[in-house]
Amino acid sequence: MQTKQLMAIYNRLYKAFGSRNWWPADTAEEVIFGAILTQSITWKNVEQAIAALKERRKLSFKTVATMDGKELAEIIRPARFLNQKAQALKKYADYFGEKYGYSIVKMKKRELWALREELLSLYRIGPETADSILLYALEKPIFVIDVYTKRIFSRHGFLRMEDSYENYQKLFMENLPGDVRLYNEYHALLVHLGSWFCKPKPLCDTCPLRTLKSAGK
DNA sequence: GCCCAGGGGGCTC
DNA sequence: GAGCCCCATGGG
Repeated sequence: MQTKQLMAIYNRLYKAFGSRNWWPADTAEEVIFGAILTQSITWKNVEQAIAALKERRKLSFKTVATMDGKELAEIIRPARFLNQKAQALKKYADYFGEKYGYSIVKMKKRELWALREELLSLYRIGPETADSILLYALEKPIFVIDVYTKRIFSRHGFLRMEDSYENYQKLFMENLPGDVRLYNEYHALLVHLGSWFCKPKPLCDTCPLRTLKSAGK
């Protein structure tokens, strides 16, 4: 039952917005930088921070590992919470170097849930950041939940806003096939919808989902 | 000047 | 486990 509803929403969003071509990055490493930097800020700020790193040729975890934390923080200043995010990038760089020799290929060989546990143990990598890295950088079949997903699916009656990350993730993963392409596109479409229509003050009168029946239940 | 953005950690009870 | 505060930039 919920499978049908979830696919109906997906199809409607895809029809309205088309493929989002996520994640907006040139390399897997750049995806991971972005996943950490985007915590609680808009993508425009992340773009500025990524551009500043690129300009200085610092967009590499091997480089970040040996950098001074203060210098790194200054470069990523537009990304807000700069000191915490600089430390998060450095901690990730240490882990990535020690455990995988800075090799995405090696890292991808590890099993999804074992990898997720590793990521969650790192400083300032919580469920959303870990899952973004797993799905968009390592191409593992895991569904990313964010505040937009919660807003959209609570307003349509699937779960409550205050329900846990895990419950939202189960809603998708237990009712959809474990398909990397589908999970990639679905989350990207939800972010697109969320950032235009499903703000705290929603624009429901022009939302592509406005004529859908509520999930009720 | 105000509000808010693609989180997560640390603390209290 | 819930409820709060902290972090501290930039765009609308």
